[in-house]
Amino acid sequence: MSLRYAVLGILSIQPMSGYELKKVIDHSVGHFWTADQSQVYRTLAGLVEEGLASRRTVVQDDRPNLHVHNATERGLAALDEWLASPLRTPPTREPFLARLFFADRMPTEAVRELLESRRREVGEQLAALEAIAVPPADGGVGNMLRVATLENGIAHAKTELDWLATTLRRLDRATA
Amino acid sequence: MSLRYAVLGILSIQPMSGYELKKVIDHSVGHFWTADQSQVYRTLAGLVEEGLASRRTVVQDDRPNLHVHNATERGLAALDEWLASPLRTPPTREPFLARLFFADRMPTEAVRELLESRRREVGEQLAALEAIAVPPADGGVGNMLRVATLENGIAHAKTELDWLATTLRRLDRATA
DNA sequence: CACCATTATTGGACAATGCATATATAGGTG
DNA sequence: CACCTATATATGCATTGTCCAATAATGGTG
Repeated sequence: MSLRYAVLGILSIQPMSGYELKKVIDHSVGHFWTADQSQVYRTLAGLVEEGLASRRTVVQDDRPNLHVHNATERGLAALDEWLASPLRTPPTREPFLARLFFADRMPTEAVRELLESRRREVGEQLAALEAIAVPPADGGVGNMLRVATLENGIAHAKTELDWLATTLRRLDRATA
Repeated sequence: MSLRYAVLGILSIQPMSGYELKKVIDHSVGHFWTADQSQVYRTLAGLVEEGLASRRTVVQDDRPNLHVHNATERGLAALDEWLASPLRTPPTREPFLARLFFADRMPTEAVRELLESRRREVGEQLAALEAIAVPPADGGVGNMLRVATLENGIAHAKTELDWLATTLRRLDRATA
């Protein structure tokens, strides 16, 4: 549901093609929202159909044509409406915790391996987040907020790593 | 996908009806996995169809009949297989961050309200998690792991609250 | 007595997403 | 020349899950 608005939000900053949009999503909002390529195109098609975005074909003779999409007046209005609408957070889904909850059916070594593999995964995520270039602070609210979303991801990754370390320690103690 | 196995996991501990299962899910694994009532029944039906669970009808004359579900041998085997299978974490979806990312389209007061409303929400979540009774430590690995999943939620909630406090402070500074 | 909640299960409609695949062209590599 | 990668868009299909409503019996509240 939020993808529509994330797309609209990006288009409000800069008009672009589906192909380009997919890349921007991966690199700039990818840490809190992702989308499949087909989903990006479908979302764009939906926005155009509802008059929230317009499309303009740019003919390229060396490559397939570009469909550059632009947020319309109504699109921007819809975006603002969404921003002001009450926040309702969907329930958390944590497959890793779901597994851990029943993990004592496995030998302790396997439980340890589960925790270790999670540690590797989160470690990589953290590294990826920290590698994202932080734009120079320009004192603007927009800039600050975008940096904050990044730091949110970093903070949670660190929390997860801390928790993993503690849990691994407890596992050692429980099986000593 | 994990719901199948969460259900199987619960049934492996204790056989129960769909109605009961829904309540157990809400209270014991609800902090990392939730399911709609209809989804619970559909999942049970699917498990029975695949021979991973069996159902036994308990006739009740004062109420509708109960369908008590039990994990079968094959069900337990499937559960163990899932536990040992490689972990692949689905991408994060954070509608709140998606909103915050574009929130500078709104007046500062609205941004502050967005952060405050998130703070209230996470505060309530944290209170709910802390209210869940921690079973007395029995030295077992299973017990320790289940407490750990709870503490995972608590740790992340606290991290979120810290981050919110920092972000609100920055917002004040940026708009002073 | 009307209404509502609780217990208990089931089914239809439908939105969101992902995976696979198709189409078309250009440029680079072995 | 065969193959792969990048550019660029699009469609079909399956899965997962939510919302809504139906069915059915009982017990409590105003």
